[in-house]
Formats: sequence, structure tokens, C-alpha cells
Amino acid sequence: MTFDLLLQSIAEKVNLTKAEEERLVLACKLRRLKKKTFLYQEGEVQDYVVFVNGGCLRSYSIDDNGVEHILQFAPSGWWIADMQSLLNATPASFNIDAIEDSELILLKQSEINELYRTIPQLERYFRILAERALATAQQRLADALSLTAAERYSNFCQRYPSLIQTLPQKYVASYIGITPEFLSKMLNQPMKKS
Amino acid sequence: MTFDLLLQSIAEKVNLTKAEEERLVLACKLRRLKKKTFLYQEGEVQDYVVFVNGGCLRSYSIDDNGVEHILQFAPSGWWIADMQSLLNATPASFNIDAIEDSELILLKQSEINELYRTIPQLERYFRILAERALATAQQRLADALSLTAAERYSNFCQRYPSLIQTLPQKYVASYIGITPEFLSKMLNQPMKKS
DNA sequence: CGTAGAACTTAACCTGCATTAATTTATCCG
DNA sequence: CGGATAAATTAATGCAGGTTAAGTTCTACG
Repeated sequence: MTFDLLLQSIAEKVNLTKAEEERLVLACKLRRLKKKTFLYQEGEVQDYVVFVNGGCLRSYSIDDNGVEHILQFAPSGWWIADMQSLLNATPASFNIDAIEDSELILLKQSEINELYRTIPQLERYFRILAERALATAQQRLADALSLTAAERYSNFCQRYPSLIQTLPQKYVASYIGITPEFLSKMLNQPMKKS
Repeated sequence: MTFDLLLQSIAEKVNLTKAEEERLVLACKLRRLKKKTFLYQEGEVQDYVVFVNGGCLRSYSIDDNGVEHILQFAPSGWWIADMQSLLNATPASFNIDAIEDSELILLKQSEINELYRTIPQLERYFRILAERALATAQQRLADALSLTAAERYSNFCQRYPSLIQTLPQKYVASYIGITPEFLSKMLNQPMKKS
């Protein structure tokens, strides 16, 4: 069934009744997204929270020189959104597109707020989700401020061993904050400690 | 009253009854912290969430060379915690100390989880808090990846005009990810655009 | 007040990573 | 399979920001 992965992922954190699960599923929209096509672009208001049911998305910003900076990868089973745009209903400063052909479950922000009223456990689920995402973001920020490029690459490999296998190298470079050229050089040189 | 600022800050997001407010206050502990003294150090488990009732705290990591990297400032009215340590009950990788003499309201993580059961609105409050903090962290990460030091400084001034007035310059340097020497140079040179 | 320790400044030199550009290899798709 | 396009490599050169070190100003507090 299409919503299995979503419901299972929720069940790991909170318990919903069958009736609650059904109500939730009714609020969802399905969408397929071809590789390299956008879900959202900078400047649009992003009013959906996205669960990746299959495939892989990424969110990224584009700087003044046209260089992309990847903020997040969202493989199967992950959520992704531009929180700033979602919470304030302001134009997004990030883009989200598909790295592979993907299948998405969309939940409109306004629907979620409705659901909170009738399914308190869902609010708990998203609280837990936001707290964990915050913990991750804090750690990544600390890493960005204090580690060298080589250490950040090493971290990435440890934390996301499966992504390293499948992602084009240039995306990894963008995520850890260096150019593809420099990553290539690092990997093909007698590497130093760490 | 001591808990006015806390209750007011909660009331901006959700509504608690008087009875709920009282139950919350009963779970709180007060603590004063002298300037430059630690609330937590790296390696300890941080089991409290902290509301700053007066003064100012900061959280920061220390890298292999002994250099401090500030993750967050928490002036009066803000929350601060090491989420990783708090959620997983693992030793913290961040330090938290007082930049000024401060007065703190502490809430133990286990108490919060208890309170969620009897005060659903409190869970909503912390969901909103976590979501907003996440939005901020995402934006700061994007800035760290894509902006120059001068742009990050300019951003900081716009976003935290009051902090710029009171904070020692070296803390601002640490927050935006440069050395105090370089910040000083930037500020005393014919500055470029942005 | 005075003085000791912070905080800030200045300047010379250094380096990690960026930029550019040319070449090679991999991947997609008709 | 083959040709086009994207990804990865290599190498020369450049620069933002770091490092070190010495000097100066600020600030706390006895």
C-alpha cells in the first residue's frame, strides 16, 4: 500500500488508532517527481510538508555567483521542507528538486494544523521530528564552523554510508561546503589524518 | 513575579489556564549564574532545558586547537539547550556558560515529558519553538555555506541589533565563524559592498 | 585612582580552498 | 551501439581569511 512507509515511520514514535491513520491519509496528496525536476523554486511559497516515499530529493540555495549549496538530502522515509517559508508563508529562499525519480506524499500546512486538533499524537510526532532535526542542524553547524573539509567529508561518510554510494560526488561536495574540484583533489591525494 | 517573562512568552503562542500555569511553575527550578561560569560543560549529560529570565548565555563547541565556536546566544526571554544531549541523554558536545550575570529557569526533560500528558498546549508550544529554531538553524547554515564573512557580519547586525551593542566583538567573530583579528581588520578598513 | 588582565588593533606572512580551464571518463538515451 | 551531455580529474594560479606576534586600549575591581 502507498502509505505504509509513512504510517510505519509515525508508528515508531507515536501510536495512532486506525481511525486516526485513515483521517491522516485522507489529508495526504500523492505526487511523482521526475529526476531533475523541481518541487519548489526559490521565491514560491512552500505550503506543503513533504514525505519521501521513494527516490531522493534535495533542498539547496543558490548564491550570487550561481553556485548551489545543498542543505539537506531526503532519501526514502525522510521529510523535507523549507521551514522558513512554511511557517511564515513567505517566499522560499531554497529550492527543492528530485535527485532521482521520486514518489512523494504531500501534507498541506493548513491541513496539518487542522489534524493537530483531532489527533494530538500527530502533534507529538511532529514535535519529536522538529526537535531531532534541530539537534542535527546544530551539530552540522558546529561541524561547519570547526572542522576542515577532510573532516567534514569523513563525517558525512560515517553518517550517511548509503548516500555516499549512490550520490554523484559533486552533490556531496556541495553538502559539505567545498567545490567538486577540491573534493576530487582530496580523494585522489595521499590523504592526511582523519 | 519571577515567572512572568516565561508565562508571557508562552502566552504569545498558546493559551494555558491558570491551573496549568501553576503546574508548570511548580516543575521549574530557579538558578542564578555568575558571568563566565558554566551551566554545562562538554561531556556532561544536559538534562535541563533552560529559559533565560535575565542576563545572557551562550552555547559553544571547542575544536581540536582550543578555539571556541559559538552556536547560539540566549539573551533574556530565549531558550537554550544542547538538543543532542537532551534527546539522547548522551554526553554533550557543547558548553553553555553565562556571558553576563544571569537568572535562569530550568525545566528537567523528564518533567517536561510528564507535563505533556496533562498540558497538551505545552507540547504545542514546544513544537512551535522547535520548528522556529529549526527554520533559523537552516537559514544560518545556508548563510555559512554561501556568504562571505562581511555578509555574515552584516546579517548579524540586522538580525540582532541589540546584541551587537552589548556583546564583546570577539564573541560576534566566533558566532559568524571568523577570528577576532580578521573581524577587527574588516571593521577598520574601507569596507566593500554589503 | 592604579594596575592586571581582557579585549581590541595592526601588520607581515601563510594556507586551505576557490577559480579557471583543459582533458578524460562515465552516463544517458535514441 | 554510438554520440551527446554530464561528471570527474588534473593542474596552474589566486585570494579570503588564518596565524603569529607585538603593541595598544579598555575594564574591572582592590
